[in-house]
Amino acid sequence: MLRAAISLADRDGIESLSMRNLGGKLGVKAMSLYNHVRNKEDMLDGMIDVIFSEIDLPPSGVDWRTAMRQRAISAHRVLLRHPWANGLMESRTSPGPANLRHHDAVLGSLRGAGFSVEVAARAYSILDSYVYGFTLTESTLPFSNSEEAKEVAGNLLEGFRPGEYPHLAEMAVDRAMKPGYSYGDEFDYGLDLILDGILRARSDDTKR
Amino acid sequence: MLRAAISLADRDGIESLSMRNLGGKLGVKAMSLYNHVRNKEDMLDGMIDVIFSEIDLPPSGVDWRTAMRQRAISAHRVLLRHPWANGLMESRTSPGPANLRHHDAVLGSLRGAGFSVEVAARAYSILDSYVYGFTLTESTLPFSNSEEAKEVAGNLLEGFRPGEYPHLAEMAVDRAMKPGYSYGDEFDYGLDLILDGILRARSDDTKR
DNA sequence: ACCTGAACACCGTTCAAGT
DNA sequence: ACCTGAACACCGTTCAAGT
Repeated sequence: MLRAAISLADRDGIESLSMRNLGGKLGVKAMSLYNHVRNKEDMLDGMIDVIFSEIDLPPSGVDWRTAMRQRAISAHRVLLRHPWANGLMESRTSPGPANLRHHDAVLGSLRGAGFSVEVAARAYSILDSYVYGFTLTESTLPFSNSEEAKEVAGNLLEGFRPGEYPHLAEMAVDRAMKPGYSYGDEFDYGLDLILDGILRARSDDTKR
Repeated sequence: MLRAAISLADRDGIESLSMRNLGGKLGVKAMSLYNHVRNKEDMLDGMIDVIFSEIDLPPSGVDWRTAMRQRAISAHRVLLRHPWANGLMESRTSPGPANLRHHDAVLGSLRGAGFSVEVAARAYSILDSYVYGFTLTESTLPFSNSEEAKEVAGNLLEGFRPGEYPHLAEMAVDRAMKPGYSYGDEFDYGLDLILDGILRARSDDTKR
């Protein structure tokens, strides 16, 4: 049932995931679903925990930077596959086992690499903020490839008075509308910049 | 009308902002609202543009780092005031004038400080990802001060088998439950780490 | 130019009744 | 243990009719 709900949300968006709708997909009336979950909120809790289980845990046996990098890339990929989940991942009042397990493993990976509790917490917070924020923008952007960007940006630019938004125009022409441009490709750049920062924060901390 | 809709969303959450509800607050039936907006989506477009107008533009006459820092802090504060807006800021297919103006000013501030188009775009993307992602977690966290954290974390910990999530437990006891702890206070730390990274990226770029 | 009643096609959820 | 019809209190939106 959670599986069916997730694939429905993936295909049609979270706004068309209704109990009646989901019942229809499962060949059952909406009210039957209440035999399996307390209410819709409860069902969302379950769905989010499945999403957490899809994200790779940080691998062991590699340095912390590689482990954090791989985990962030995996989280990014999973969230792109389930964009509706993005805003819900950290808002569960009753987090499920996969959620807890995931957070415990990431913190454990950092602590095991010699991070203090304080710096581990901060590093995790920055990394996750970046992953969630980047993916949020990426998956709600009104275009996803340079073709669509050209279309959208072109229409916008036509409506501008000349020189009204010069820097936006420059950005559109020089980057977004260039063939082969994809906003998603920029993910790694920011991730590495942040990992560099964390490396530095860690040295400062252990030297102290 | 946009004002009324915003204050309703601020108070009761976006999920209780209905046309009937908003009509009620304005002493009018729901259908009357359609004389002022095409539909609810159109109204949300307008609301988001008001939110953009509340964020300070990067100040001029200061170095880029101070300007970016102040702008990010202002955006963070505004998004905390209107948490429902967070996920909608970058998803408007038809961005309003305040939205365009804001993005143009930020890019202009960076370009004026000597950033290349490429590095300006990346810097802006990382900063905004961080602001949106951090605020998303912050405002959906099931607790906001150390008292509530103690409550929530305490309840969670009781449900664990001993040693099941050791690093989560450590984090809860050593940080979240400590008096005076507030997740929101961590915002500046990550912001400065990212600004350091951008400073370094900029030097590499101009040296090239 | 603005407002409204009636209507349509939807929601989540409860409850008593069925197998 | 699971399913369902009927019902309740809601949605967004259209449209013809009113001032």
